Amino acid sequence: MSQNEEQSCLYRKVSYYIDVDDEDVHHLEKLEADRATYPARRRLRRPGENETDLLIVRRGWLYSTLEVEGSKGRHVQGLHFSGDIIGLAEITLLNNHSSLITATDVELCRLPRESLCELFETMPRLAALFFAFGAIENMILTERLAAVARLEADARLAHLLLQIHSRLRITAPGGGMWFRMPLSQEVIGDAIGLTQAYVNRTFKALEDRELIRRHDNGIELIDVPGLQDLSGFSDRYHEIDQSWMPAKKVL
Amino acid sequence: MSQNEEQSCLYRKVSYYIDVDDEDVHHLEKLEADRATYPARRRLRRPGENETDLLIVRRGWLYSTLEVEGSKGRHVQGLHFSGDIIGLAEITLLNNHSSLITATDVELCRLPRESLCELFETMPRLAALFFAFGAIENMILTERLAAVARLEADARLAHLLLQIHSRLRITAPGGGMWFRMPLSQEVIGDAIGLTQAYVNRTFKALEDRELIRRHDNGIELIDVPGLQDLSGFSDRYHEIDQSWMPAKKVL
DNA sequence: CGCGCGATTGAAACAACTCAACTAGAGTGG
DNA sequence: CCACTCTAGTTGAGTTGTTTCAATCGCGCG
Repeated sequence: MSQNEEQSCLYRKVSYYIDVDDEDVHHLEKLEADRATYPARRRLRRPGENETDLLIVRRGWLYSTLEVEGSKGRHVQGLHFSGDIIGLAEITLLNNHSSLITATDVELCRLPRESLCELFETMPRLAALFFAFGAIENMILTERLAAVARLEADARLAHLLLQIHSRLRITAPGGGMWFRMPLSQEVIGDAIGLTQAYVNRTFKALEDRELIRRHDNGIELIDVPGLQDLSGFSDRYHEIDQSWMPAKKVL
Repeated sequence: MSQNEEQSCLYRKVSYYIDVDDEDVHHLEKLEADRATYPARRRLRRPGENETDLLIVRRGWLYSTLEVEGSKGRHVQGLHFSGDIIGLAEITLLNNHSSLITATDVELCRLPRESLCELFETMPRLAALFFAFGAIENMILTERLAAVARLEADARLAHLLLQIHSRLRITAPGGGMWFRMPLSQEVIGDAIGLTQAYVNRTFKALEDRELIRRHDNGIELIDVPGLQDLSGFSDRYHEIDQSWMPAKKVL
């Protein structure tokens, strides 16, 4: 534990998963040194830019989009909350190919690529954890892909809501069944492959069935078992196997 | 270079991306030590099992599936070819939750989790490369998600075919426009979110438009620009940025 | 030869889309 | 404090892409 607990959301996330000692805490704080805030509804990155440093979300929501040529519109490929690391998937690219957009006011920490190099060379345990974060992102994508490919609209939306709720609880544990939802129906549709109009109808259908309720710019999950039953969602981000990770240094 | 080049497909893949020296080659060969072959159409892993070691594909095709509850059927979440590393995404799980099925006869190398630990502790450069492989897998998923969420059947299928062709060329460079396709239409449908019957119609439609041709149990890409135009696919797996990776040791 | 699996094709049903009009609410300026 | 604007959400009617279900075909294999 450290008195800086509430200052570092990466710490909150890391400590959610593994035991951290004071030395780790020290490293984590260094990684979150370069901070900045941005207002809502700003495009922070565009395709083709050379901005490929990692970003750690301290506060707020962002989403990244991919323009889909050969058809109308775009696709929302990822949602990013407090504690998330943005850019792991694009680390192999010279230029990023997606856009990054703030949904709310956000606070971000820039993590230069060189820091990642340092991580691998001198902190294998934390490097392995970053590797694990990449793997978790992968699982999230895999689940969304299965949901979009195989579920109907109501189940897809239910899946998304459960996934968001589950992910939010990692850095804000103990919260209730309500969460703020700063994404427009259009953005939600772009994330799960529906049109805005149909997202609306589907929200209404879930409300009519008393599975969720919408109020105060957010979503309240009323019947979680019902939503799970509908969507087949089960929570897999809440525990990770550390057996393969380099051990903590023995004193 | 090494005289073992043709013996190690992980080497082929790694050397496709980064410069490897003799020491690296030595390590890679050790990783591929534990080999085994399996016949086609075998389920090698099931959900809930404790088989979570990494597998490196030396030869053949496999695919992994996720049972989608709350609805009919399953989803094919990934295709695995020669040179691929299976299991990176599930490294954080105590039990795997997907099935792994051979599409053809395959030859695999088992890579125990402990080796991964060793990789992080003593070979940061290779560890970073494994990290990069995870990131590439992530990009592949992201693209498939965008395709499934936003494209129509013909474009989705075109996207899948281009993606497969592009990935196959990494370990089998210089090949032509034809490749063997050992997946049934049902499996293809499960991968891109279509029914078997509609996959068939869509294949026919692509053939009628002279974009592809089907023969000899495989696919020939006739009009690649046309397919790219239709699907918006562009190849992003063929170059990786190494600037953030630990440097080779200086002699 | 006959079995069985996968591919092909047809017809009817339906989920989701398109397009368009309308409403609600939040913010702005006079 | 009201009128104006703008964005996001709501709703309806008609259309279409995809599914469903079923029947048929083709082919490799025992």
